Amino acid sequence: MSEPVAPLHPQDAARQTLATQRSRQLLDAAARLMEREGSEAVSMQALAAEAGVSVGLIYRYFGGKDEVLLAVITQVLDAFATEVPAAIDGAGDDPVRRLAAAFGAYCRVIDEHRHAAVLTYRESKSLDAAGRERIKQLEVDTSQPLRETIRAGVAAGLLVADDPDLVAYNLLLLAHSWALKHWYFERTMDLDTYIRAQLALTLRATLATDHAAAYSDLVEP
Amino acid sequence: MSEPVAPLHPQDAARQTLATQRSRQLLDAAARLMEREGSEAVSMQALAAEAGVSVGLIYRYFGGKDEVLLAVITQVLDAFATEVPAAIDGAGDDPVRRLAAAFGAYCRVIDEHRHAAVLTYRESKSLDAAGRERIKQLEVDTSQPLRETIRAGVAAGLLVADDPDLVAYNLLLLAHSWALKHWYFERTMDLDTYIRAQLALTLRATLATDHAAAYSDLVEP
Amino acid sequence: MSEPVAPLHPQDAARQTLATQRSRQLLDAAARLMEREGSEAVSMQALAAEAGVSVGLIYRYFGGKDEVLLAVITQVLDAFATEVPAAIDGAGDDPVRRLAAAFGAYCRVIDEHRHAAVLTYRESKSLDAAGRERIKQLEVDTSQPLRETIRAGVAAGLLVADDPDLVAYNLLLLAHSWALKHWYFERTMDLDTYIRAQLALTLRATLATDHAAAYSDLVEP
Amino acid sequence: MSEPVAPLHPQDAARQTLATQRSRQLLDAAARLMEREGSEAVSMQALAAEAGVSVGLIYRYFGGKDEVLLAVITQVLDAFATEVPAAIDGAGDDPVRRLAAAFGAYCRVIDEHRHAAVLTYRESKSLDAAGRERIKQLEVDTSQPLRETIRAGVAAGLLVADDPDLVAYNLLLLAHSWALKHWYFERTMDLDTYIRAQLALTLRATLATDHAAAYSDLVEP
DNA sequence: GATGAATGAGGGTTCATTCAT
DNA sequence: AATGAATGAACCCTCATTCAT
Repeated sequence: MSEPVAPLHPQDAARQTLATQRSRQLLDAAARLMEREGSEAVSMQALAAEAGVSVGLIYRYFGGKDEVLLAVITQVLDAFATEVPAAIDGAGDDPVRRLAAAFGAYCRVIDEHRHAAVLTYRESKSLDAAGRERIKQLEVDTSQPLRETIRAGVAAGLLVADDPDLVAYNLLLLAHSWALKHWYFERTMDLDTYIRAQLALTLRATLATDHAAAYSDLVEP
Repeated sequence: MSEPVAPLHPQDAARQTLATQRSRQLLDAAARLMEREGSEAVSMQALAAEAGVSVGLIYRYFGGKDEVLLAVITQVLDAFATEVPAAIDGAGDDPVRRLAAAFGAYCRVIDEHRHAAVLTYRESKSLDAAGRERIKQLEVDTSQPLRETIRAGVAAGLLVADDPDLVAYNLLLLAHSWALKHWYFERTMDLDTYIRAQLALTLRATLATDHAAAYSDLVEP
Repeated sequence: MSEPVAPLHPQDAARQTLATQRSRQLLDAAARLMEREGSEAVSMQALAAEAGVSVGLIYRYFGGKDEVLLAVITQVLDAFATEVPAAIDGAGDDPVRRLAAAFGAYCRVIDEHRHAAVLTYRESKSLDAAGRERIKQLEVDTSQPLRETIRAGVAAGLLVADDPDLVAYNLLLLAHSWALKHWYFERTMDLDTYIRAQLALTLRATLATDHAAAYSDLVEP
Repeated sequence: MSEPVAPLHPQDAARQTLATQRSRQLLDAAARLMEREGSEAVSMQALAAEAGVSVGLIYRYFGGKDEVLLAVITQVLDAFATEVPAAIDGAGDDPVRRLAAAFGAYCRVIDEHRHAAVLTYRESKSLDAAGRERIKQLEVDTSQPLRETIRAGVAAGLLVADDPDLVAYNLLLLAHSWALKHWYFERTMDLDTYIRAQLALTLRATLATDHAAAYSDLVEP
């Protein structure tokens, strides 16, 4: 998460760079592989082949398969941590507009990492208890911006929600669902339609009656 | 569907009984195993050990691992097919009340088969394309009662929904989420709270303004 | 081989009869099974199903799978022991005609037990050393009539053969080959053609020049 | 067939060499195993143990058990394709001498791969339909040189045969029989005796009367 | 005598991981 | 740093054999 401190030796810097490059190379390969063959096709040998490196090399940069998987998942969660706040900040001051931007960003990140996103729901064999806990924690962290935006909306009297955290978590679930149930939704919608429709439903459930009119562009079909 | 007529040979009846018992025994064992070790620990050997039978025996009652998995999943979907219509029928004529009953039934079935429900999201490896398609189809079928109830509500002017099917599918997703994200929700709610809260949100999003008051017991906390 | 002596008790006779019936029933089933599914498809359960009895029952009449296989093979060899001498005896006094009859009978027996005949060449897993030795011995015994007929022909000056036993064994091999290489021969011949052609070749190699003319009906195409 | 050109990368050459070595090592092990335990003892684990490698390694060099079996069999058939034409070419212009050389070469190849040769008669279970067909085709191809030599003899008026192809196929069968019935023949002959005796019989059946004298060295004992 | 449910060793195969080079 | 050949535990599945009924 935090930037590494300035390295003591230039060698270390070089090594660090290489490690970062390699990680990215492998993670990209994993993404491509999952995209092409499905998320269950990621064997270490297949990953090595896809990345154009040897199997042994993967073990120089990752402790094992679970670490690779953890990294793939973390990558998505990191994308959330980056993109969602950015989207919120770029959306002005209105909490409702910020919420809309946040949900859209969420869904877009999911869409870009659709297969990786599914991984969280099937880490299975790999990933020990510690890894699982870490992912869960990260995932909850991930919903923090949504949560705060909704609370801000409630505080401003724009939104009404008995349990703002539930609303936030639901939005996160709906974003995930775009990946999990893509086979279903793709029959009738594209991503933008999905985002609009789901956001509209959530806003209908939460917009304060007095202010609803101001957001009819978000709620009307 | 119809009750079998009295069997000509008592032997056949006994065999049928045994087969049913064994199926249940194995499916129960699978459930326990998934409960205890996670849903990925269902290897045929582990299942045999858990059920207290030999590996070979499983193959007398199931064609292979896919069939076991399919049966576990089908069990849940069958429970839906039984319980949800029953709940709806027992809920009177009001579409909104029927919807509430349906969603509650959904969630309760999920809760009773929490680990099996998760399976749908991770079968991939063992199930072939045909099996996967069948499950997807069954899952969609499963949401039919919800869909119809919502449409009835819309037709009656009680509900407003641009895309009733999306609302229905969302409810199904939220029911599934009780299993998928149980680690999260259990921190703050029990099943009944979950059902009430989610239902309230959905109703807030869909109840026609004119009739909302009639269902304040469902929408208020 | 030898007829059982008169049983002391009528029960024994009945038991004996039943045992014989069951054996035949099972062996017939094995033959049908091999005919229909190939000779490698004979599992004990498949055999039981085909015979319409339980698996356990097979073990009452046979010590195990190897005994069943042994019996199937022995059945063929017994057919040789019955049919070939009969054919020879029915063919008059001329050793050459007797030889022709013998070879024809051989081939016909093989043809009737084509799949069982192949078994001898693939007894594999089952059949211990003792069983294998017994089969080999029976097979050699089986060629005795051929051997004797050829020797008689040589003694009578009708046939010329440096190694009569080799000629006899070759004929046996050619008879077997009708089963072993049926996929090849069936492209171009039926059984009678095969018998005529192979016999003609062998006679051309062995008929004494002086007497060849007398058997032109066997040698000419 | 042709020598590979100098590889661009020494690594590739080394890898190729290793692959070849491993293949040979495994195929040799298979041969030894079949020699010692019978051709049915070739399980993948037994093969690995015999070759002194791990099970997994076999799968680096062969796609599965069928491929191993196919390779063992193909090895024999390849030996035919190499040795028989060579023997024919080295035997001068006389079709009968060429035939003698061909049959001798056949039998010698069989003798060197006795246990592998038997495999063709028992593969069934492991080989799929495609593999079986391929082997049959290869086997028929294998008899082509014999067939052509005999036809040349017939064309030259040296041999008389109503069905040259049958004569050729019979010779192939007799060569195989040296392996199939080795337990029988070894009691009374060695390989050379076998070759001479079988060849003499076939020639007696096919040599044109006018030219028989010229080949008395092949026909007389 | 007869049944068939139950067993479990053994077979083919995969793949995360290691280590000599 | 990098390779990839090699390993072997674990998986799914089959089938000869047993034994309680």
